[in-house]
Amino acid sequence: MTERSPAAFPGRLNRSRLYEQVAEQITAWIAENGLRAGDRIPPERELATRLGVSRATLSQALVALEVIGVVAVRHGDGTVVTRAGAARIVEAIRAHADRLPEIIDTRDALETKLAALAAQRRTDEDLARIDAALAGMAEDVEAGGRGVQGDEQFHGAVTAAAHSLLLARLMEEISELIRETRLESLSQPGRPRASLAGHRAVAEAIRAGDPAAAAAAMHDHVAMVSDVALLRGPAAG
Amino acid sequence: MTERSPAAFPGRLNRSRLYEQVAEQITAWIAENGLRAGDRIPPERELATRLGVSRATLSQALVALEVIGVVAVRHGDGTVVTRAGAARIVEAIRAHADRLPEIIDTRDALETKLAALAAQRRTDEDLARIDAALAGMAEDVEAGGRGVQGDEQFHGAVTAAAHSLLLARLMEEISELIRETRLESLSQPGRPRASLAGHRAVAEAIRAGDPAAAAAAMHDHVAMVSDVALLRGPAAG
DNA sequence: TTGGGCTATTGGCTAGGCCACTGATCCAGT
DNA sequence: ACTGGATCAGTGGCCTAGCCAATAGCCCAA
Repeated sequence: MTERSPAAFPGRLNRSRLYEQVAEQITAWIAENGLRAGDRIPPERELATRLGVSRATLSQALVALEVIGVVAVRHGDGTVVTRAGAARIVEAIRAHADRLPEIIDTRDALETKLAALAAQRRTDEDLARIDAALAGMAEDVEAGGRGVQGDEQFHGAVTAAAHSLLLARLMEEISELIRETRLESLSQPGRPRASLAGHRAVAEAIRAGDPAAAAAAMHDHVAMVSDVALLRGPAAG
Repeated sequence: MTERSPAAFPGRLNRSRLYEQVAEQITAWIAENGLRAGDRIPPERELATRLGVSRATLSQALVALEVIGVVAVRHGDGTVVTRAGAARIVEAIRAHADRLPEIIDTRDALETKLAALAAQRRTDEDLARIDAALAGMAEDVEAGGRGVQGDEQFHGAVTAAAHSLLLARLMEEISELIRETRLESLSQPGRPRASLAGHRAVAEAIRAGDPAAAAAAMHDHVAMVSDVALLRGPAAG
């Protein structure tokens, strides 16, 4: 029943809960059988029996899948798939060797627009938060750090300043992927300082309320990260 | 027990599940009591009793809150708050009446980039699919239709031609929201024909392999849709 | 002081059951 | 033939009751 990696000493305990495993099995099952949006999955009682768990646990798994938008549970009718791929695409991209370009493209799309909107909509509080992130990163970089946290705060502050819930949500969606690239990028020698300069350019354009300049500055900034990323994976093809 | 708005005839049924209400009450409780990350919430048995629900339902609510990152449930220890604020974004978007501008912003961000990438990467098959969508929409419009389906196919073909899984996934994420605006937009007199012209401009730029022109054409196209959408919500600031 | 074991507390999960909702079917009345 | 209401099987929603498992604090012996 309970299965545990035996000698997996380093790293935290596996400690996954049953409903998580069940949810994963369900998404896997959906993928294997090629179910599309609108297709029905088996009734709870049958599915619970087949997976060897109680209906309560299965129900937890369905709640989890419902919250992340993979299925819709309809009282008296059944449970249907809403977004077949949703959960797995992020994984798929992570597994993909040359995933960096995709992330760069997406960042460019979202953050360029975010910067332009921020330039139009930022309040004084937004600006203060951006400056604070900038200051924190500067301090960290001066002290020889990589400014990872400040970098993240800066982009978060710009996102907030754009006052677009939808774009913010999409940024959050890919935030985990970005975080990985950020770490690698800022580990390049001299990179934190260059990144900080890029941030300052973006911040000034936002302060001036110039959308085009903000977009251009953010585009350059993302492109710089892109250059760094390309150095790293010549093997990918 | 079950509570229902009595004379709330117009609008859809309330149809919320118990765990959702419970989750909301918990987040509200967290906010009211000013709990910060790391603070503990009452044990399940007590909380269930206090809220008047079974432990199973409470457990579903905690799963939901765990999935969206509000709490962390620790076996044998208790449940602690992780991110006090974050829960409400998706709800907020859905509930927000004037979400149209957000959708426009997001489409502009994603589709402009998609068009540019499509101009760089499109294969002949991609181009054929784009042309087919264009032809289908033209035929429909000539026959007096609104070309809704062709419009959707066109944007789908452009998305595919960009060959970016991540961007495609984000487009899918907002596809439902877009679909609503599309219907309204294409219902405006003369709009289908104008939209078709916009599509043709995008397609030609993609055919020519000119990213900047493709991006500009797509931007104009989205802006045109934006103008239409603005007609509908003069109350929006 | 240290180490091991006990125990209360707390979440994890199961079993079984009843209720509410949905959709299809059937039947009576028009 | 068609409409409308009643019925019924299938499905999810929720509950009660209970045992298992993990954690943390405590006490006691070495």
